Amino acid sequence: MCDITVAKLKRMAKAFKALSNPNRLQIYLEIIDQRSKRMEGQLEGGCGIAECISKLNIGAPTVSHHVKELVNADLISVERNGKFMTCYLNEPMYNELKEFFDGKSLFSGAGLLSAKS
Amino acid sequence: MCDITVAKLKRMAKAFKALSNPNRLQIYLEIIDQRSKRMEGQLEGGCGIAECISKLNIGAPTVSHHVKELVNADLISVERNGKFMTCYLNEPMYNELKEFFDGKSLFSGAGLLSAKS
DNA sequence: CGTTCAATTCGATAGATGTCAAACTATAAA
DNA sequence: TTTATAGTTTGACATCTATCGAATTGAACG
Repeated sequence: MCDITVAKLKRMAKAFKALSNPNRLQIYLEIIDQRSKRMEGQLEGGCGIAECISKLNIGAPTVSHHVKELVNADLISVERNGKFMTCYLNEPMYNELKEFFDGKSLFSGAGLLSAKS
Repeated sequence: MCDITVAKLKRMAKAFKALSNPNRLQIYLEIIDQRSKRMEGQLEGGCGIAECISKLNIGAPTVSHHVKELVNADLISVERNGKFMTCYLNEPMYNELKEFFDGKSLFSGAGLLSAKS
């Protein structure tokens, strides 16, 4: 009846949790921002973690923790480039978030609450 | 440079936090679903809390708590109708969420991380 | 090699979260 | 007015979270 699966529900909840901390949301948005610039040829490479550390009012261990959370929620991926770590947007998950509230596919049938475990 | 304000960042983070619990997300989606049906004339009224309580595997106090969280994040509003409580979608916030990942307005300028406090 | 800079891991801690049972309030109905 | 139903409040508890400082690993460079 309803086309959201429990798996998707949990995946989305996990993504939202990862974005529920202002600092983490900011890191995520920064990564998206850098990607946009890269696509416009204004920049090469991904978003550096060092940059996040220097721009946010939190310590390196905390940034590291937040980045791990974003990776764990499949929102981004991280790659080492020599001394630096570089963050990349996970495009499929970004699209899933983008489409989550578009409604068309989500809310077409009977009640959602029957979708158990 | 960048057009996301710190206020909006916090508002969004708060909304995401409210949606970060699977049970709460399910309640929210149910409210959206009921609204859709109502708009199609298949149903009158909003979404009842009793319905959520009976369909989710959690107790009434917990549902009450979750509903309060959704209200607190401006995602829904609640109204008493006689013996029953009825939940209504907060349309502006829904639209804000919908548009948050559309990118156009969000990611047009310099880095986001300069947006402090 | 030893130093330096980038980032992670560890250990700790204050505070938040999800849940429940028990007690309570509010409304409707008998 | 008593009873039943809907929902909230309170208090408790185990777990999770965000953050930090200190110690650690990894890579580049003298």
